[in-house]
Amino acid sequence: MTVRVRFAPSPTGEPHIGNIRTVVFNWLFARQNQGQFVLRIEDTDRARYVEKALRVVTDGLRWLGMDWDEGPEVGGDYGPYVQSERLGIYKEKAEELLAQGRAYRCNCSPERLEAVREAQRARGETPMYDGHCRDKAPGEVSPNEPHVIRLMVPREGNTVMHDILRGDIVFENRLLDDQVLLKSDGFPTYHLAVVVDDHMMGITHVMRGDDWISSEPKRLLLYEAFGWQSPIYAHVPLVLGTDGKKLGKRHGAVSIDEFRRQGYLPEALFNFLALLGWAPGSGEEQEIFTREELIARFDITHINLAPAVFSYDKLNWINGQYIRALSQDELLERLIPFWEDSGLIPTPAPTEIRPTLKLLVPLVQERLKTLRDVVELTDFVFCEIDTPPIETLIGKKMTAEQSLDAIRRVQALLAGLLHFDAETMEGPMRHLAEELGLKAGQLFSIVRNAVTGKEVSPPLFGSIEALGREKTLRRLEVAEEVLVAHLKEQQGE
RNA sequence: GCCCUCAUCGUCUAGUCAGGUCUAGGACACAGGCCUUUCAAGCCUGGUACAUGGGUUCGAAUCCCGUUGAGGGCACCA
Repeated sequence: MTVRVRFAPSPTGEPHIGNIRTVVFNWLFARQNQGQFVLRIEDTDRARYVEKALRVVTDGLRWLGMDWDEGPEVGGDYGPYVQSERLGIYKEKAEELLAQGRAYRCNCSPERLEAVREAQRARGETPMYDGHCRDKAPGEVSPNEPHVIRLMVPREGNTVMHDILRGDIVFENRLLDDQVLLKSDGFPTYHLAVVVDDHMMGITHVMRGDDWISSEPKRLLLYEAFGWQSPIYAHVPLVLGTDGKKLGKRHGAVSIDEFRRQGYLPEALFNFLALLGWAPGSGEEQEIFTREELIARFDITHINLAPAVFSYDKLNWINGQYIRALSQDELLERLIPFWEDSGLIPTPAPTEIRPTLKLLVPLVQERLKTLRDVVELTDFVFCEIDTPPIETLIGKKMTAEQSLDAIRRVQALLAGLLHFDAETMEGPMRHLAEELGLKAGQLFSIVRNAVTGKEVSPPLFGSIEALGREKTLRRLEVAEEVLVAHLKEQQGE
């Protein structure tokens, strides 16, 4: 049996990262079994339809490196893969059930249904359809008046769902609603559409969030009514935010595109998601896995059943690991869009600026948690810095005079350097510190503040090299002026 | 309210199905240290967990029952 799984999002907005984690499981399962991964769009809710949502989904999947074998943009033998293009099929299937007496027409108004539910809630009962139209004669509700088609759920007996992770789950039929199958606008509900499509598209395994467990018996009853075999189920736990609630916007980034914009590498995010609720087990202590390793080692039966909290800390760490593993050339290419988007450099990056960027890459590589961090780390190279406050220009355990002298000596040293590069300046700079009776840190700290305007920066000499001689000397001059002004003020007092 | 699911460090998890090798292992985060021009990175060290009460058993994180807690569902939403 060829494994066929699907991801069936509804185009109602940006795909949620928690759902994407479940997609990762599906995709890995398909790939490790040489099966097919199908993308199907469940756009049966016209009220919530968002036009651009499909593109957001396909872009996101592609960015994460999850390709689909059938679906929008790629086609396939079981199409169409968009439910709104399959309306005729659902109608026909619903009518089949009608003819068999397994479904019935219902013309109850939304107002009446709401009133019924309200009364049930008031009595502390589970709100559900009261079966008002269930016993009407077949012709009593005309096909020509506004109505829905409901499934006639048995009032007795149990429906059992077998889940490969949880075993058998038993539901009492009497607690099940007479589910609407076809809405009055002619669109199917999720329940009808998903059963019809999963069957007709030959889906063998359904892996999805456990929020679908409670409604699965309704669909199982549908499979039974149609005389079809249901797929194999695996309900995986939901992803929670740090407060233990279902992951949402207030927890931080939740859509794939947000993660991209924040500077996460797709391969790092993919690695992280695969490990959210799943682990290789058997004492395995590896955390970083290539896509191929994940495909080979993923085990659907080892999915942890407890809901997992999305940890941005762990994601940051994994992202840092991947960034450090990149070649410098590769990292440069990935960094350029972030420099561009920040406005630090023009878009597209001019070729004359590339040597500078290339110089910065090794300086930032082990300091980045996300690609976007490069902006804050290197902005001093591209824009003017604020005049450094006097406190930052006086070294630890140093007087203003000593600091001024040090700055002037550094100016002279750098101005006279034959080659203006980190390697050339390091030796002489260390010598200078010694000569002045300073610890290296004392001297470098005031130079760092003068040149980068920051207390904390990438390695000093590399930063100076990237900045260039002219700008460096100019900034040292400014520092000199600040110190001179300070001394004058002191003497005046 | 009713129904379903779940329960190991703060977090992700290994171990649970085939009870002893678990005074519970790893990772992230945190704390301390080393390295060091700052910050990182790297290395070393440390603290922190089997929700709870009963069983079963020579022996339970592992099996059973209750309790508690958490999550989810109860639409002409998916």
